[in-house]
Amino acid sequence: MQNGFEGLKNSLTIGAFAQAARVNVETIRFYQRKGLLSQPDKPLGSIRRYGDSDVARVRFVKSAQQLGFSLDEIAELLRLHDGTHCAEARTLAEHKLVGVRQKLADLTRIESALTGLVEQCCVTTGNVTCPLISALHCGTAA
Amino acid sequence: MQNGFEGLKNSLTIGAFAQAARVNVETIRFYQRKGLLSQPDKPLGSIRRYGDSDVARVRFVKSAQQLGFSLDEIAELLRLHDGTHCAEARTLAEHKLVGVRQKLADLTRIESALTGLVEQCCVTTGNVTCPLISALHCGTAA
DNA sequence: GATAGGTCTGTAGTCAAGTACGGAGTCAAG
DNA sequence: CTTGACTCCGTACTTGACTACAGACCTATC
Repeated sequence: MQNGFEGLKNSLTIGAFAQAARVNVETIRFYQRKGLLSQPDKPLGSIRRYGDSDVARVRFVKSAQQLGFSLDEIAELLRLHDGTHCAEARTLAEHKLVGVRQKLADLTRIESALTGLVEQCCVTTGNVTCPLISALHCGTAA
Repeated sequence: MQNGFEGLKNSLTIGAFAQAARVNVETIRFYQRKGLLSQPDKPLGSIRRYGDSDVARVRFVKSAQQLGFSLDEIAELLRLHDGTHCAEARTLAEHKLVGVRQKLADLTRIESALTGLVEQCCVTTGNVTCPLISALHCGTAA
């Protein structure tokens, strides 16, 4: 619909694709079943090929997972990106943004708590309010 | 060893504790089995009681999970906090800090990508480099 | 043209993180 | 001193996210 030159770029077999994305082949198939990744239609009784954008998509999934997003949430993010319905996407993005900012705040608190721990490690003795635990206290109400 | 007044504070039964920490009772027991939470010894053939610090600990676990830490990693963080071995803790904290900062960077990129999406939603047409996916691109090499 | 190695499809197994449940014990109220 | 709600302990089930495998099919190489 949009790129007639895909034959040139989509040159990876599923094995090479998986390797490039640093995941298992089975993971690719799993993501396809989950709808996170579409199955390119295979050229007439042959083998499917994949391209760089597929690799990027998988890497996005893995990175987002590291940040605590579930596959379902990531699917939403990707649907956003695939931009089917604009108004809906916008609402969704705004919604996600709230969660992301919450995470940012929590992580920032953890970061300074850890920094604090590293710095004043061994200095304090039997303090009741640990910086690490109190770091997440504010994010706790909700 | 450190606080003779705990009887006053550790007043929660496991049910009340779970409610306060907004988790299932079974989750508490599960965390105890995993060593994330210690079982207070029960006063002579009776029932165990829990206090505010236990609640804080569980909330910390849940919040850290939201940020993509596994229970094993959280156990490490908590061991840090419990401060058994100082030099070791410091090293561990420094190590964690690297991961946390990586996450912060990734999240920040996602945040601005989402903000961008919300703002210029509908404006772009068929752009190849989606801000959302490219947001995590840099965090990808490792 | 056979054979080794990768693909395809479906189904089954694994691991982390819970969640549920059965049966015995405890406790507070009536 | 019994009844109902809760605790304790162990074991079993569930869910999310893979991971492995069986058996049939392509395909490049000798």
